[in-house]
Amino acid sequence: MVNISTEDYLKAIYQINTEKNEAATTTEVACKLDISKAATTEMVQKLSERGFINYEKYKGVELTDEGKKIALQILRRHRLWELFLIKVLGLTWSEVHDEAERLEHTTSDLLINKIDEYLGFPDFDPHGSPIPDKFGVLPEMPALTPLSECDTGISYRIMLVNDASNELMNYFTSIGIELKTELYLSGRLDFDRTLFIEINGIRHPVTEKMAKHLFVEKV
Amino acid sequence: MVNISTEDYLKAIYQINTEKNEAATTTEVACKLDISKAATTEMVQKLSERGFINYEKYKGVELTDEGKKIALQILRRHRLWELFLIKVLGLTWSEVHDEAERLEHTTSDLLINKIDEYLGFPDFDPHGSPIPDKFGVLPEMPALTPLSECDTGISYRIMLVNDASNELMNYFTSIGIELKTELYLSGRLDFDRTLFIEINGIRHPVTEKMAKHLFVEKV
DNA sequence: TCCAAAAGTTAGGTATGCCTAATTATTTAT
DNA sequence: ATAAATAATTAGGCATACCTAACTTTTGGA
Repeated sequence: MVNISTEDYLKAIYQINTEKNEAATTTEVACKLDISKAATTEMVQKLSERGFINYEKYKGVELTDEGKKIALQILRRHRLWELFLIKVLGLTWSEVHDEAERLEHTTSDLLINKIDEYLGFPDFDPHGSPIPDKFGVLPEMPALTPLSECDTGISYRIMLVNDASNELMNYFTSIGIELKTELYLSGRLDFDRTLFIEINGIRHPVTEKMAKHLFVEKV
Repeated sequence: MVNISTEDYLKAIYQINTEKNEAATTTEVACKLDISKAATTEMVQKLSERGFINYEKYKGVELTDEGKKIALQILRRHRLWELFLIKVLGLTWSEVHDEAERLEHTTSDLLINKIDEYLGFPDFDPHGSPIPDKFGVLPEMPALTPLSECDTGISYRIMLVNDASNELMNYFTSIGIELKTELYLSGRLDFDRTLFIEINGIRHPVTEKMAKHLFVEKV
């Protein structure tokens, strides 16, 4: 059994908070971290005592300012590492996630600031996610729509790919999906909302679940 | 309390084995890792069961081939990171040790091999220590003498600086000691074996304990 | 050679972070 | 409004990796 760090809890809670725009439930946190709900309850109580989150029995959790600060620090480290590994060391889109997942916990402020500087203080990581600056401030981002909610018969540009599994990233790469890729959304099945997209004139099916990971803007 | 990893135990044992050229005692390991002798005994028993070390009650420990392989992998990661941080990201001699101490545990083979390649498969780290290659093989090294055992009235070149504390590294840097620095060993006190070295014509005292960390060859 | 000091091990205990099973609270559907 | 389903918490337990204190073995000097 590998112990999950405080940082991982705060990161998970931050992500859930951000996606839902409300308190994260015990179940959601447990599910994201792949541990039992009981373990989550226990840790959530401790994190609350330590002042990182606001927790009320049965009401879910939200980050305090202090918790948010730490979560943003971790996102900063994660995203800068991903960009660095791709741009400088030549790793691939599907390789960087797991690597960054480990490095983010063992990188000092000194080092991450050097990496930031080396990269020229970038605003976005290789998946299009915004990189918090050294003060924890996120760059401005345009409002994006998940491809799953888009209208057919229109062209879009991919602006953010939600970092899910290695396998999914590889699949996206294999059909030509990268950041800034333009695609034409040609149709959608009523049956199960499978989408059809065209990239460089080639048609690919995309399941609804996949499409929820692709965030686009109109071309 | 921060848990010490298997990797840290093997690394410590490797270093003691290498320095002494015989089995590491419980006390030495405990001291190096800053834990109790009891905890060391317990862990040493487990590592022995897992086949990483040969351990006999009251007789100290030595690495098995498997244990040695892991220790060399960690040294490889540590030393490549140190070089990378200095050469690519501009960290200083005194900053890299602690950083590498953490990164060495969270770096995949894939990543460390990319770093190795980026650096052009170097043989030595910034302290002059040999870097094991991807198969765990150490490069050839000339036999070096600790400055503490050298004769006075002769010039030497620093070929290896034993990575001790941050503070010591800073002090060395401040008096002009770097890798490949040439110095003239002008004298030694009978009183406490304090040495006097000259670098760029300036004379500095060096305690015997410090001098044990400096390994040199005749110019 | 033998005894005291040093080194090493064993015993017993603690904190952490996970687990499953049982219980309690909340939500949902009729 | 209430029962059933779902969600969350509590209770009790376990493994890990540390600790201190007590005991045993080894070593080194008179």
